[in-house]
Amino acid sequence: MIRTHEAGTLREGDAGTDVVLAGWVARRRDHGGVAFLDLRDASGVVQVVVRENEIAHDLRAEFCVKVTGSVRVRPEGNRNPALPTGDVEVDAASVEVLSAAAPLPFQLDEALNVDEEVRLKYRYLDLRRAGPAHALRTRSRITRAIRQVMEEHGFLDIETPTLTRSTPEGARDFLVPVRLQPGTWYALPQSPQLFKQLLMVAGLERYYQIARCYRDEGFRADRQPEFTQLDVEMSFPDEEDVYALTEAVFGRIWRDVLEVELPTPFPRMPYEEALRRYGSDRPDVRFDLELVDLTPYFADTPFRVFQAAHVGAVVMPGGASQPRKVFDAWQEWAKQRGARGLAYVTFLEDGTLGGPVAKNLSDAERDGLREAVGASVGDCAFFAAGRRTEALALLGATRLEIARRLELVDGSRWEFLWVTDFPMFEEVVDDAGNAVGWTAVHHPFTAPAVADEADFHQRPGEVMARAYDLVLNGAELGGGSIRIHSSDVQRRVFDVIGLTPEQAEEQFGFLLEAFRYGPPPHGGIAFGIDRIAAMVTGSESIREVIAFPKTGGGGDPLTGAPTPITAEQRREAGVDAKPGDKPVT
RNA sequence: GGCCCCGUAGCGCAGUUGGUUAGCGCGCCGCCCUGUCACGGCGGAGGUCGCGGGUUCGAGUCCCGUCGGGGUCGCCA
Repeated sequence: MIRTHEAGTLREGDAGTDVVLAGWVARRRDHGGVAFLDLRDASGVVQVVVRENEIAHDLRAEFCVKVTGSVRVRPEGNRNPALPTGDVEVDAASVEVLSAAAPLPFQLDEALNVDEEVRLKYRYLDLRRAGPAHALRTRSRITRAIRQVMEEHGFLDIETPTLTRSTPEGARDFLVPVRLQPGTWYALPQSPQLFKQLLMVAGLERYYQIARCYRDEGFRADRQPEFTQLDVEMSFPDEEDVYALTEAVFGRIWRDVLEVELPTPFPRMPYEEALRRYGSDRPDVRFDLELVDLTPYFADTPFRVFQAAHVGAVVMPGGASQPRKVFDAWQEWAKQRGARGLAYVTFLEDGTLGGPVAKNLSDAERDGLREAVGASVGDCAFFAAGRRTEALALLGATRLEIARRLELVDGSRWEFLWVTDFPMFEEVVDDAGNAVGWTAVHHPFTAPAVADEADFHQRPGEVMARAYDLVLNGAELGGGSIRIHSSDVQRRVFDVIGLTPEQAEEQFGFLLEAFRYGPPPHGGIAFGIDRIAAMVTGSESIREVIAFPKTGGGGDPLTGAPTPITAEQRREAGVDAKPGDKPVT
């Protein structure tokens, strides 16, 4: 072991002691015959003074060096705010180059903005910077806190396969050809969902895993093709058990990593209420601006646009003073979201209404409108009309955009929220807008509410599921449910969503078979670790908390993955093979 | 798959209604400076303007296509 001291831990009390440091030259400056090196290791930075120039003359930024010297209090003078190690420096007796560094592709100064693709191509250099490195250290502290709580609660860390069976439900699978069985393919798991349920059948009772999951869908700031989730399942639980465990986990993370005591239990809100008040199933409750339902108000309106299944509004405080140009930009914003537009009314100082919509309303509607939407003079109201879910979704997005523009969000707040009482099924609508069947809102193993168990299949549109999502500051951190353990209930769920017994057997036969042998009541939850880490570190993208993330195209600029494979590899892997072909040996 | 934005030296950027040899900062290389810490001074190297095509006397600039990146909608049971 070369290193006997850590640069970042040296303090004034260490003055006079001899030290050996190993690390990187973060920066070099020369003045006359003296070279000043900022030496960085994982613990921090300390300045090393090299008085004999010949032992330093070849050193450049990011050389890996071993320094022998003695600690001394720095003389009076300026202080470098980049050196947080206290007022000490190391007076070097010798400097040994352990390895040289080529000129860097980008400077590692924290202050400089470097294009993300360049940073990812040289991610090993990017991670030498304090900020990116800190994100990964924080992530490690998060998973440590998670494991501590799970172990304390008696959960077993059990790994499940990552070469598994493709099921056509859900997201697209990443597929892996199988050489020894030509024409057959593994799928990478979208989640360990079915395996964790089998572990409950196995009587393990309490399972958790920090599991890698894979989904071949479009990527975003908060979506990568592979991501990590905390996957949890337990036997004989009810919702309260899941909530309590979750609150223990997040309480520990926030306490250990952020030194914040989260109030528990977390508040709860039924899905229907979230939709009605915030236009979202993951409401950001750090600010108000609640939606207003004006459907009854406009029941007899002469304005054709408002003759709709649902009319709602959201108020923008002070919004009346926005110039016409800005209102036009709002229209564009709404159109980009697939809406036809965004109707608005301004409430002017003289008590009249402004905006192109106002003149389409009846006198009575105009007179009472400001009160009906809860606006003040000088505000404006945005309206959406149409199918209820679409109108509420547009208003919910408008609400967030208003808050963003008016900077209404208090970034220091942590507003956890359980969203509960999700509907069990939702209608599948074809392109023409016709209902053509039902699909499971959560997944088809989610149990219906106890009161609905007997007859849910006769009224699928009204039934609640025993599902729950955890929301933080308007972002979904995870979700789960109490599962079905009755083959009769399961059969009726499949029937509602139009899965024939043959199809169910084909896709999930192994699970249904297992459920013939005394499955316990069970349930669980899963959380996106990447998103949690991004929230805790204040990162804009989950890429910041992943060591080697991929770009939006699914590529890795560092390794160049994915790459074409050779004709020989194609042949061996059996990419083009048919079932029954002989394997390539 | 749709829409929006970006692509000029190693990095970050400027580049006017199309017009001489494409600039600036940082970094890099050389020399100078005995306590620097955004050190400073002098000198220097470094560019297929993402790629392809078109318009034009002339394209970094305008047009078409394409590739790459970012954001977003669809999608993500």
